[in-house]
Amino acid sequence: MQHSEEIVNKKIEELKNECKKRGMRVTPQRIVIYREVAKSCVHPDAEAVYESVKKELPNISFDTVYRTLASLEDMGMIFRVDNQLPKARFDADKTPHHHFLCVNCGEVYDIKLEDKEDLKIPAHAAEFGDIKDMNLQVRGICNKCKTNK
Amino acid sequence: MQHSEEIVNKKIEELKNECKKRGMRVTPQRIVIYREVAKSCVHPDAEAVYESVKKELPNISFDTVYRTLASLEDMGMIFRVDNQLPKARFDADKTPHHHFLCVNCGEVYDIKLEDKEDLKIPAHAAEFGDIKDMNLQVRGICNKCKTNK
DNA sequence: ACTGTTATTAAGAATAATTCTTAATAACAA
DNA sequence: TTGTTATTAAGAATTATTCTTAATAACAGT
Repeated sequence: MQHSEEIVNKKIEELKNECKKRGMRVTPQRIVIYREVAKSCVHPDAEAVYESVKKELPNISFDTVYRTLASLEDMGMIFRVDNQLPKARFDADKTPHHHFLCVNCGEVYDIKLEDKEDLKIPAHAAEFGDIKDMNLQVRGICNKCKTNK
Repeated sequence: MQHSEEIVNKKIEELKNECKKRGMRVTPQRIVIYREVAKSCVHPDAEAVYESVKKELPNISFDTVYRTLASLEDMGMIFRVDNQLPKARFDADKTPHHHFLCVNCGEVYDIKLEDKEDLKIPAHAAEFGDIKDMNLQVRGICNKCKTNK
């Protein structure tokens, strides 16, 4: 399943504004790469983004995908999902939520929060420096992997 | 600062027991590598472990460090710290705690929890599968990096 | 203690993910 | 339309990690 085109288009407008604000050029590569991450629900890795983007921009290079994902991250338009795997995975959802990581297949699922479940910053966290963000990782075996064993 | 020798020795006994229980051999490499992680407070990466271990076992190979860290992780004796960096970092502390990750220098700090601060599993988390563990990452700029700018 | 079995190791080659280098291209300001 | 310069494609290079192979050593059984 993918996020609706309406929501994705709104996010692309936001990207364009953010680019202009920062003096960055609005290139088709940037738009298409961001759209891939924004519309996907599976927190794709660089390779998955590359494969999808290639359908629209067949000459895209792997380097452009990596470079663009890094710059989108710098802009705060996407986030890297903390995982313990060699491949980085990306998420364009800025609203507070957590992740369920399957230790077997590496799949990442979004955990929606109940109203009262927003995380409190641990009392001792601020002792170490200025906090930028915070997120909770739940690790386990996903339902798909459970049945496939 | 490092963990006290007394605590570390206790952990090494636990490692030996765990090895025997699993039919794994108690080799000097395994002990020394585990001791490095157990006594360190900085969540060392494989390279840091390798450099320290080499002082005691000059012929140790990089591969042995990687292989041993992976097997210690399988045994549940150490954990990989989730980070967004290419180098994996390890932690031998099994008590519940969180991490402050500096996005600038990559340093990892332990966040001790107040008594009432234990994490609740998010209501929707279990929908995705069987939960193994859970941890909170706080990201920001550490004090050291703040002053060095 | 000795011996055989087999897990573990060292060494270095191989791999996988990512980043760098360079010259060409294209966004966009003027 | 043009010039400036950020961005790109291509492919080489790098970095962290894993694999392959033959040698070594832990330890169970004698």
